[in-house]
Order: sequence, then structure tokens, then C-alpha cells
Amino acid sequence: MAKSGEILSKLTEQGYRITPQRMMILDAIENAEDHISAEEILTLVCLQYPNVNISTVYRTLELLKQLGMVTETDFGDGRVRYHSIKKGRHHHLVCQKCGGIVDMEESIFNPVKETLLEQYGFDADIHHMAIFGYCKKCR
Amino acid sequence: MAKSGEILSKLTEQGYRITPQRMMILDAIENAEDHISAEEILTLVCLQYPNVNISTVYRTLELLKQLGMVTETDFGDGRVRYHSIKKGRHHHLVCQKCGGIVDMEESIFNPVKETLLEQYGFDADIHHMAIFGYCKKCR
DNA sequence: ATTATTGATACAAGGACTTGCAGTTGCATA
DNA sequence: TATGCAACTGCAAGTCCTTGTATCAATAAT
Ligand SMILES: [Zn+2]
Ligand SMILES: [Zn+2]
Ligand SMILES: [Zn+2]
Ligand SMILES: [Zn+2]
Repeated sequence: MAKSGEILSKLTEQGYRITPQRMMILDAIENAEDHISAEEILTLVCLQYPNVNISTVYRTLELLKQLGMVTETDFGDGRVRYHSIKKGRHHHLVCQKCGGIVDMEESIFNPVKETLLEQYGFDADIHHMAIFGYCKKCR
Repeated sequence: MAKSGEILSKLTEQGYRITPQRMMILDAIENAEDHISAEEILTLVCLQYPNVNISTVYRTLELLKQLGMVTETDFGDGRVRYHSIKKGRHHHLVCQKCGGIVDMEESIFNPVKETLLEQYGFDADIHHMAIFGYCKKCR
């Protein structure tokens, strides 16, 4: 399990700078109880330092995604949510009727990933997906 | 293979109306060469009747999605694209480096769908997905 | 130390949808 | 034909996110 320190050194290694904004944003994601939205991150960060802009949040999230530290998922409610890779890998099942969301183990896509590699030579990047459908009691 | 007539009668069956706007929008999607965006649909429709609004296009697309006549896919270029189910079911592999997009057979998710049904009782709605990753020559 | 260079930020404007609403259209019953 | 009702549309405003730009900060070169 990577520590925040590792993430920050990974930034410097690649020529990125460690700024107070980035530290606060990363902190907000890692300490979040649940999957967190950009607006929620901004609110938390602004408690510490009120002049941070939402565009900085989005740009930092883009950076953390590229570095593989954070995943982005659309649960279908009009805003995207973020999750630290440190807090475990998984996917979600989202019921289109009752709105229920349940966790799903990451290994479920292994057969698909293998097939894609064999048949298409494609290295699929399947992380923290939201699969839509109907749950047991709604279908 | 469903004809447009069937789609239109499916609308009336469920209490929806067949309006000129809806007919033109459906026509644009079904006659499109490729996966088409809302803005492109609007442009085509406005050639016939110039006063159609983009919100009508989006509302009609939402309706056609609900009826299972049209799929919506985000290829990661900032706008969502639509595809008529009449023109065949498939998924796509999108390379995050070269941007290449290749078709993929629909059956690839069958093992996942079966597992979800058995283990979670979840009826997954997996249609016209875009899977991101790296293609043979880019990885 | 001083200057150049590059990176990062805040702000504002823009793009892709979505939503609220008032007005219109089409259908049903009388 | 008139009246009521529900579906639909266009318009405008709003939301979420992205992008251009001038300014500011940190590192590198002089
Ligand atoms: Zn999750
Ligand atoms: Zn449900
Ligand atoms: Zn397709
Ligand atoms: Zn490629």
C-alpha cells in the first residue's frame, strides 16, 4: 500500500511540483469516507485555504488519474466521483430502478482482460467501473 | 431486424407521440454513416426544418435509449455519441495513446454477465461499451 | 544574486449537456 | 365543435466540467 509520501515523490520524479493545493486535494481524497466529487473536494480544501479554484481541483484530479493514484467513476447522477487507489480496488453495480449501489470484486473482469489481450493484443485499463442494470429485487 | 415503423408503433403503444422532430431525429441516427453526436443530429435535422432545438434532440435521445433503440457511448473526446441498435451490437476498444478505435464482438462480456447473475443476482445492461487501454502497437 | 525558463494557479469564458417553464399540439370525452 | 388534459417543444437559465490567459512561484542557468 502506497503512502502519501510515495505519491508525492512520484510527482517530483516526473517533473511535477508539490504544491499546497495538490497536497490538500490528495489529502481530501484519501481521507474521504466515500467516493468524493470535485465540488466536495473543493469544499474540504477551502476549509483550510479559501482561495483554491475548482479548475485547480479538476487539473489535479486529471494528474492523479494519469499517475494511477486516483480513479474516476460516473455513477449516473450527473457528477463524477473520485476514489483513492490506496483504499482498495473494486467495481460497482448500479441498479437503474432503485438506485442501489453495491461493491463488486475487481477480479470479475479478468476473463475479459485475458481475452482482449489474446484476441486483440489490447491491454485494457479496467478500473473502478460502474456497471448499470437491475438488482436482484428489481428485475 | 426492427424497422423504423416498429419503433414508431412502440412509441405510441407506450403513450408517447410521434412528432416530426422525433421522426427526423430517429432518421438521422439510423442513416448516419458512423456514431453520431447530438450536435451532428441537430445539424442534419435543421436541414429539413430549421427550428428544432438541441434540448429536443437530447430529450428524444433519452427516450430512444430508454426504449432500447439507441445506445450512448463516451469515446473520451468530450462529447457522447449515439448508435442505432438496428445497425448491429458491438463494443469498442479505445487506445489511450494513438486514439485508435476498433470494434469488438458483443459476446466478450457474456462470462461477466453470467457471473453477475449467479453471484449477485444482478442483470447487467452492458451495451456498446468503450473500453480504454493500449492497443497492440502502443503498449 | 540576477535573470531566464518552466510549471502552477486563479479567474473568466466556453462547451456539453440538463432542467424549469410557458406556450403549443394532439388526443379524448362530451 | 368545444373543453379538458397530458405530452411535447422552444427558449432561457443553470450545472458540471474544460480551456485560454495573465500572473505568480519555483527551479535552473548565468
Ligand atoms: Zn468504489
Ligand atoms: Zn434495484
Ligand atoms: Zn460502435
Ligand atoms: Zn494505440
